[in-house]
Parts: sequence; structure tokens; C-alpha cells
Amino acid sequence: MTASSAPVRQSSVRAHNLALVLRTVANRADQPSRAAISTLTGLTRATVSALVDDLIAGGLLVELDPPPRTGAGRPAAGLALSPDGPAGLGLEINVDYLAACVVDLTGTVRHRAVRATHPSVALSDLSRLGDLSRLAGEVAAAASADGLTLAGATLAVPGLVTPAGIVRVAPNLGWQDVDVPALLGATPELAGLPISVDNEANLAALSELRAGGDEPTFLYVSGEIGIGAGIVLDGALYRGVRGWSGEIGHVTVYPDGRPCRCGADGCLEQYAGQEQVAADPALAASALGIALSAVVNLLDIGVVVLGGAYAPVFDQLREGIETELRRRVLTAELSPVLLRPAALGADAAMRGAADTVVREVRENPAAWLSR
Amino acid sequence: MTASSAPVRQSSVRAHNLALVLRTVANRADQPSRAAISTLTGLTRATVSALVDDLIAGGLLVELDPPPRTGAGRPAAGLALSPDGPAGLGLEINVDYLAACVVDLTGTVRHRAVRATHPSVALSDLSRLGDLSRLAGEVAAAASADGLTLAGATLAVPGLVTPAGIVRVAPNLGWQDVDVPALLGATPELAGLPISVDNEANLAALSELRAGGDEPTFLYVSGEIGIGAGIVLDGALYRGVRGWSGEIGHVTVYPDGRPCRCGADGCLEQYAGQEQVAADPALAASALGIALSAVVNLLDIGVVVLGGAYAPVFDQLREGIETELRRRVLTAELSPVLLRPAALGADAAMRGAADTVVREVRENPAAWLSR
DNA sequence: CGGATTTGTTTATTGGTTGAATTATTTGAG
DNA sequence: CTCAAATAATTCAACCAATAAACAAATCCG
Repeated sequence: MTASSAPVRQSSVRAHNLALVLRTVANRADQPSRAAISTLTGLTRATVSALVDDLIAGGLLVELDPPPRTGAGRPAAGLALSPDGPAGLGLEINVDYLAACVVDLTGTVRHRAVRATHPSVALSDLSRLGDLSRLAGEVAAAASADGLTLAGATLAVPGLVTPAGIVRVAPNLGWQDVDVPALLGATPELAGLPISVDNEANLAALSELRAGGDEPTFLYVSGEIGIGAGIVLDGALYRGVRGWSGEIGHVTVYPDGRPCRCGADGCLEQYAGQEQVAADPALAASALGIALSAVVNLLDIGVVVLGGAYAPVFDQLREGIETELRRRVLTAELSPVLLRPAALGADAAMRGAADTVVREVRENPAAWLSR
Repeated sequence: MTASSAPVRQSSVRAHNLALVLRTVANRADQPSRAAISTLTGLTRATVSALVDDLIAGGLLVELDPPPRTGAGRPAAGLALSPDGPAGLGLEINVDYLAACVVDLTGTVRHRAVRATHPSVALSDLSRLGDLSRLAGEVAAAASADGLTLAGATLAVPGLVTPAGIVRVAPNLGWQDVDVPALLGATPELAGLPISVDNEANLAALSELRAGGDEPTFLYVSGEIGIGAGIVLDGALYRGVRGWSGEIGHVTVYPDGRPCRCGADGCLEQYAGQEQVAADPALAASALGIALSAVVNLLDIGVVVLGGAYAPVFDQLREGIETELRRRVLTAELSPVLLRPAALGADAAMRGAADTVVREVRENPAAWLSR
């Protein structure tokens, strides 16, 4: 019953239709004309024209010069997302490196910088956020030289993050209750920029939404030291009631099996963690298959993406996982589960972070236009 | 990116705001006035008045006669859902009984009829749908005598159902590819009524949404011969990509355990099915706890409701399930999982079926008004 | 009884979409 | 070369729904 309890006024109509037009252009492989958008969306040509005018004026769309001519009639002016429109700053902080990139509205990575952390710096030292901010300043300056305007920044962190961007706990960084938006927002390089923070597995999952296939619903499993999963339902990340969803690493695979550091026995992590994959790929694949079967039986998800440490050894794992899926997924015969490696490698989380910024602009262009 | 790709026009604004007003009245325990709705929703008093006029004219709201007076000023006219408004017909077909009920707009069960199937009738005999239709005719006639108008009917079936209402397979009924809406719609009692079909566990889960606590996110587990689950996320049933979510009965609990009729080994169903619960409650509880831990780890769900055959023996199962949850849920210490028995008993699926009809009217009153 | 107060309605205005007419730009036929 | 046909895009009057402000209704209180 939590169905958008906000009143709707005419301006909401315009906001919705602006987003509809922008989304229509973004989702097409070609460069649709106003008339094409009209038939695709059901809006009148007059309305589409007015909306497109706003989007062009706001720098979100561009009219392409050489109109692809076909048949009789006035040639159509193709429309496309503007490569000079608002861009997103993606940041990542991890155990041994910092990274930053700028992704433009079309989804292209325009600038990218990665820096290994100096070994002398303590992991938990929050001055690393200052280093990160300086790194971000570099790519931001390069983007600015291109004429790009940054719409915001998102940081990927290996840990539990509250909706407000507070890092509740990040074991591998030694962080606890760190107010990242406040700290980063106080640096000169990022002052004034809207900053959000999210879990790296979540962001990596979202990066697959753009870079991978076109499925709007899939499970992204990232194998690192621990195993995390991002559940993408209908184009949106499912975060759970408290934001702690996706803990597939602690799904029980063998109830009386190996003890896990979490206190339970037989967790997936003990059979398909990074080390175990290297030591015994067959066991890892089987354990993964059992856990994934549970997910598919529960959520009826048709696509599973393997990322992180799983991606490079995908071919070794595939057969073993699929064997279990065929056996254990009730509806396997009606339609098989598609298994594929992640499209992006180590950059996935950072890319997903930058993508969330531009996705926000694309999903709510009215907010950007009236900023 | 599948964010409502339909254009929005002025009439959509009205449709949304009609639903907003109706929902506001429905969710309040008291009988709010137009002015109160105005402040609750953010709409102007004038707008609320216009919308309420439409809703009263359409028979969805009623103005209460004795205005509860308080303080100075013109007394407010209280508004409430109309008990004479559109009602929902809930149907259920199961192995050994048929059932039908009528629920009015306020959620009250107005009429109810249950009939045991005559032992001589073959289970798979589709003439049982005719018997069901006659039973439905009885409660529908009683409702009609009350002045109620039926807005639609929903049938609860123990099996996999497509969005179009085709029962793909219902093992316990011996059904396969049965076009229920067509068959029921052809009977004189139900002719002309919009008929939908859904899985019984899904519908039972939805009935908990109204009858149970106020949590908008929970897992409903129904133990019968098979075990099904309804996943309610944020007030809406999560159906999965193909509508086959919730197959918790075939989640693997013991990878090398008892063979299951589905072809796999160690499915939950083999340890916590109706018979097993009776034979060995401790084993059933432990197996359930293992499977539920997986769900909670994956989805970060805070509430689990036990229904069907589990509800009567809830006290016997509780401790065993909670022990596993405490051990195996990663975030158990941060906030424990709440376990409770279903609020409704055997009627849950049928009630949920009727509820979905009235919920549909309440969520989209404009469609009802302009019918 | 009359002012204060709150509820609900009326009226003019505004914002946004629609549909029809109009203008713009091309191809192709005579 | 010119004109008709075709397609794209814009202009403009009409309409619909929400808003704000004024107004009417119904009560309380001094």
C-alpha cells in the first residue's frame, strides 16, 4: 500500500513525460526522430516537440546534423543523448587502491584514474578519503576541460551503507560509522557536489544493467574473499528492508559442513570463496549451483551473472553450476536459467557508481533542468 | 528501465489523485474529513472536494451522518469506504473442497460457503469448476440481495498460474494447461465477471497483508502437501519473471538427502511437508529454519509468517526454527527475524483472492468509476 | 447576539496535453 | 522545371485538472 503517496499536479505530468521521452531515446539503438518518439510513446507530435525542445535546451539531447534520408518527405532530425550533457563521477575506495572515473550521459567512460594505495598508509586512515578526493579532482578537471558538467558523485565501498550514505561497517577497511558524504563534501575538489555512497557489490550489479545484456531482472554474484550478491528486480536494485540483502555467501549449502567465520556451519562462502575456487573448482561450482538454485526457486530469476573472481574462471565453473541448476530448479525444464560472466571486470563497481549518477539524471530530467 | 513506459495525460493525474484520496481514507482508522485528507495528502481542499464527490457518486465512499463534533468551526463530515460499494468474489478449488466468499470494499467478509467435494468425483474432472461456479452463484446471489455489486472474481489454485490465468500445472489436482477464466466465464453464474486466477500461496500471503500485522514486507510460508511461499515486498506480491516465484519447497536443505518427486535430492518438502511435520516436528523445524535463513540472508526480510498446516503447530516449530535463524542469519544479532503464525486459517487463500479484487478497485478507482 | 473558527464550495487562473491546421523539406512524376 | 505527394515538425485554439483566493455554511464561545 506504499504506492507513491504524493499528490500529482500538472508539473508531475511534464516531469514524467520528459523522462519518458529521454528514456525512449536512450533505449533505442538508432537515433529516433520526434515523430518516431511520438509513435513509440503514444504522445502527440506536438507534445514530443515541446518536450524535446526542453531537453535540447537543457543539454540532455542533441539533434544530429546529417539526417539519415529515406524515401519521400521531409527528412527526420535524429535525436540522441548529448555527450556534452551532465556527467557522473564514480569513485571507489578499496583495500589497496583508489579509483575515479567520469561517465557521460551516453554511458561512455570519458576519464579514468586508478591509484594504488601507498603501503605505508594505514587502511583505516580516513586521510585516504582526501587522497581519493584529489584523484577525483584530476578526472573532474579533465572532464571540465571537455566541457562536461558533473551532476553528482557516487562512492563504492566494501561494506554496509545506510541510505544516508553513512558507512555502518566496512570490515576490510576497518571502518565503522563513517559519514562519507560529510567528509568528502568538505574537500575543495568535491565541495557542492551531491555525493552518495553505496555497497560495491550493489553498484557492480547495477553496472551490469547497462553494460550487460538487456535483462531488467537478474542476480549478480560477486566472488571475492567473501561472496556478495546484488539482486536487480525490474531494473532496480532490491536492497531489502534494512539494506542488507544479497548475503548469499552465508546461505547454508551443507547444514553440517565446514564452520564459517560467521558462526554457522556450511555457508556457501566456505565452499566457493576465492581460495576454494582456486583449490577445488568442481566443489565450488557445485556449492554455487546449490545456492543459486535456491535463489531461482525463490525469486524465479532467469539470469545469473557471475562477477568478481568468478568471471575469469567462468568456463571452469559453468558446467558444474548448470548441472545443479538443472537438477534443483523446479522450473528448469520449462525455461532454463541463463548463466553468464560479468561484462565488466575490476571497474564494475566504479562504473556502476558513475552510472547511478547519470541514471538519476536520465530518470528524472525535470529535476536536472530546473536545478 | 521498465519505469511505466506509458504517457501521462491529465486524466492520469485525476486517476492517481482519486486513488490517493481513496487510499488515504482506507489507511486511516478514523473517518477523515475532506479537510483532513487535504492536509494528509497535500492536495487543496477544493481538489479533495471534487475528488471525493466523484468517489461518493461512484459508490466508493460514504459520508457519515453523525459528524463527530470537536471544538469550534463548522463540523466536519467524516468519510469512510462504502460497505455497499463494489465487492470481490473469492474462490478456491482444492483437493477435497470448494469454497467461495464475498468481501466488501471495507474488507469485511459478507458471505461465505464451503463445500466438500463428493468422493466419487475424480479430482481432475473439470466439471468441478461447474460445481464451484454454482457455489459462487449462491454467495453472489446473497451479495446481490444485500445490494452489493461484484467487481470481479479471483480463484485460488494450488499450482503454477500464468499472468493470463492459465493453470500451467497443478499436480495435486491433476491439471495441466487449464484455461480457467474461459471455463468459468462460460458458466451462467459468472458470465461477464472479470475473472483472474492465482496461486493459493500467493493469495494467502496477500491476505496476511490486510489481516496480519502492518508490515509491508514479509515472507509467507504455507505448508500443505507441498510447501509454497509468497514473497510480499513493500505491499506488493513479488511474482518473479515468469510468475513462478516462491518455490521454497524445492530449496535444497540437505544436498545429498532424501530424493524428491521433483527429481532433486534433499528438498525442503521432503523434511517439512505436512506428513513430516506430524512425524518429526523437530526435523521439520530445523529444515524450515535452514531454508528460511537462506531467504532472510538473500532478501533481508524481517518477518516470516507461517501458514497452512504450519499455523496450528506453530508453537511446536517455533523454537527449532528460531534456533537455526539465530545461527544462520548473518544479521540476526543486529535485528532478529520476527516469526509469527498466520492470522487467517483455512480461509486465507480464498480471503486473499477476494481481497485482490477489492484491492484492485481501491488502487485504481478511476477504472471502476468509468466502467 | 455577534465575532471567531473551521469546513466545504465557487470562481478565475495556470500549466500541460490534444487535435487540427499550417509550414517545412524532401522525392518523384509529368 | 514544376507540381503533387509524402513525411516532419510547429502553431494555435480548446480542454482538462489542479491551484489560490474569495465566499458560504455551520458551529462554538463570550
